[in-house]
Amino acid sequence: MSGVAGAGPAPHWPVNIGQAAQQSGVSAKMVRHYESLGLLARVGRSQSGYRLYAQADVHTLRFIKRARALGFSMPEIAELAGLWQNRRRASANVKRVAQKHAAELAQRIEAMQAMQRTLAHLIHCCHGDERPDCPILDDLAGAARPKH
Amino acid sequence: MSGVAGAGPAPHWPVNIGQAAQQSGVSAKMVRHYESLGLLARVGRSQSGYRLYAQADVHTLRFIKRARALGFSMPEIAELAGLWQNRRRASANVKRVAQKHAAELAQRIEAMQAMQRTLAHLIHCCHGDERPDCPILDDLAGAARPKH
DNA sequence: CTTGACCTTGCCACGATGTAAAGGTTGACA
DNA sequence: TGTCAACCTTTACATCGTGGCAAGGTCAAG
Repeated sequence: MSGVAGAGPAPHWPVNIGQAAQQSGVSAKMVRHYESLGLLARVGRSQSGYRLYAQADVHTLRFIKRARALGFSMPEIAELAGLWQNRRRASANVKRVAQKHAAELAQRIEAMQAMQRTLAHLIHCCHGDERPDCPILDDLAGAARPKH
Repeated sequence: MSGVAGAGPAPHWPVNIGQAAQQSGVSAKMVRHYESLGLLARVGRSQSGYRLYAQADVHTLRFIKRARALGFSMPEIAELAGLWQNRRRASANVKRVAQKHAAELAQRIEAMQAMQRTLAHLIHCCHGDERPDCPILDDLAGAARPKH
């Protein structure tokens, strides 16, 4: 593999949405969606109305895809993409966005870990045989017994 | 507090949806939603069409709320509620549902932690000043430089 | 009778993505 | 030239759990 998703026989630019999707690893559907959100600048059109993508557009798509993989929301990505294309940006702004996202991520992770701790405890306490007695159900039902 | 959400002056049963919502901590909207999903058995109705809730229904609502707080999906909760009300259940079935959920939870946590590790690294590398150079944007743009 | 709090049903919204429908375009091949 | 498959277009709907709003019925207190 030469590194990027589906980077087959390099086509000639500009390309249709299918090629742009394949080159960037983003589905055609989402390419249109990102455009409608203003995340991707208005692309050109062929005489028949087909969208035409330059290499820079595909780079932007890859940028978006990578940012999504890191869990950034669409508004955050819009901001990051704006900073990306602004040569006078201050890296502090980028860092701030990333830190805020990381903090939110940490919070969600913590919440899920709390769930999992409780679950693990309950699972551990349940013998899991053919009898009906089940501390898991007891907990859900609000028995709220102290941890044995 | 006497232990349960909003357990004010104990009303006389059966109660309207507003009381049921208050007693269980579930919003009236969601109470109706759970009913439409078949999660909550068909409740009685007054002459004028108001839903009437017995204490057992409020218990079920609390059960659902607690299960949601542990991250179970609605279908999973439906299954758990079914087992809860089945006196001949085998606790093994309950345990199986809980274990499956815990495994999915673990997977999601891991994915988010992977995101956060990458983010933390990038944030650490970004000096965050007024200059435009930014390893965070470089990474998103696909520069994919080896970790310093 | 009026007023205000409550209840009813039904629809729209979020976020990010997928699927499907119904139709136009393009290019290859017979 | 006709035809066909592969591509493109837009539009609409589904997910999941929750909130909100609107238009209308009901109830209890004044």
